[in-house]
Amino acid sequence: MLTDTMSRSLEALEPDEPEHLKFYSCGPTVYNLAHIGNFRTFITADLVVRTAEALGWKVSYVSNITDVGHLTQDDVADATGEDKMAAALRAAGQQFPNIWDLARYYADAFIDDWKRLNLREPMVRPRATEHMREQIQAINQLVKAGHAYVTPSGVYFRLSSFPEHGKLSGNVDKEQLQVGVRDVVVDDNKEHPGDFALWKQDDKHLMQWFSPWGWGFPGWHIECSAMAMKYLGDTLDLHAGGEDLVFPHHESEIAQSESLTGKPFSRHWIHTRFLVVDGEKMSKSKGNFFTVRDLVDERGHDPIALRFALMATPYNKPLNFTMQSLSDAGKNVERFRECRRVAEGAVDRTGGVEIAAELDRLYGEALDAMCDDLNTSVALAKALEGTGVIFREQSLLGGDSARAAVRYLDQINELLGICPPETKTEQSFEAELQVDIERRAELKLAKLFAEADAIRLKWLDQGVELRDTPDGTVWKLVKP
RNA sequence: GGCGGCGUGCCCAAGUGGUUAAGGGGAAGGUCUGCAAAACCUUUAUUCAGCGGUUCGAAUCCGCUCGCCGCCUCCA
Repeated sequence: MLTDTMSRSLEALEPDEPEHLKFYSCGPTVYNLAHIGNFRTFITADLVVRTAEALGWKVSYVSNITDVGHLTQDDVADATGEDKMAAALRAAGQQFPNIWDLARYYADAFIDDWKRLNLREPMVRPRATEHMREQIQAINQLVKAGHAYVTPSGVYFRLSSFPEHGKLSGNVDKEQLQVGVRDVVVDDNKEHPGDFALWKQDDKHLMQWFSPWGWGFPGWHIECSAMAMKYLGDTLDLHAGGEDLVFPHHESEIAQSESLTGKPFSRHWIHTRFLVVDGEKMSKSKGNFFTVRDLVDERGHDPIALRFALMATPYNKPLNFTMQSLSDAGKNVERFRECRRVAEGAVDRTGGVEIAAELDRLYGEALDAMCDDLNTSVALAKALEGTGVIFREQSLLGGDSARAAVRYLDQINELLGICPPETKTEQSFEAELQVDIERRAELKLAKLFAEADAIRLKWLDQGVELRDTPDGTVWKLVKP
């Protein structure tokens, strides 16, 4: 069950082919580092995939990268029409020799952040620049069918040829749109001010391709239509994106694709609500604008904690991100880690209490919550309840229950991506640390506690916390 | 002007007609420990922005008021 943007109600997600989800999620434009709001949307897509997989479905997951700069004013090619990628290149002129390098750099950074947030890899991650032929063909067909017209400044989609335009956003009253707050610059070549560009000609544009309409570049909307249909067919089961894409982007994709095929473009639509920071929209001028790098590399937060914080509120409600919510999430993620240590430490024991049934029940409830319109709040609560069960019985866990606990954590991680197994990387200081741990144990036996505490403090200063447990002293890395 | 959302404890937040209003964080007390840390136990909303209405029964439905927020042709 998902909230469908088209009908504005909760609908069962029914793939055309049973148990095979064809899913397209709109990716970022790579003129800059993606921020945490972008990633909230991509996490939503990730959770759709994970939930479908948990139900045993096959998922054909496509998420694009927009690496073509588009005009700031989509429908006009005048002096103000410098696109964002060109502007970014100008701002970072020394860093990148040309716009292609800039796009490649930010696309790589994006994929890097994507992995750190434990997001599933799509089946294909198509790039707009690598699908020029498909886009030109689509435009050509639209022109031939009379849905688009050629002008000296480019090719426009003829809105009047697609009366259903506006069915997704509810922006059906074209007159009301005209009194919108933002100035819409009118190109005299357009038949109707709402017609949108499929192909633009502009000598100043830094990326140019040859087409039947001369040198130019594609409009913003056509890439998604062309790439989605190439990889997933004429009708998708689900199309996702941020709430700002409802209009005009997805509205235009529908117009293009359905004019082309005469078939519904997507059976379902979901849109992730915006993230706000401290109750306000993120913006660079307010100083509340965060990228993954800002929080993880500079402030030392755990990327998994960031993921947790970004999914704490269901996708269909605005998420209020705060530093407090991030550190709350960090505590929870740490709890999962600790829980895994406890469970893994008990797998060799014999006997013990039975908790597998209760964990199975909780996992089932978490999955149910995800099936109920991706209710991540409830799913996370159920996941956390499971750690309570494991911790409560930790001293009585037998091997069977411990293995059930590990399996539970693995299942929760598959579904929610919040408790990945620790990747044990050998630390350079481990030999030295081991010596100190043994020395400290001797000191403790001799009741020389001041010296023992000094060792613990010494390591804490270096970001290593020592903890005494019934099974001996363990250590973990902490924020310095 | 058009379209849409939200207001639940100190903070985040679930719950959309019916047993005790999930869960997390924080705070307080306790257990364990040489001390820490972690974990565990207990406590922390007779009340859901306000006012009226419908109902045997409302945080949940309806109306009004107040407050906050998003989109409306660059934006996840």
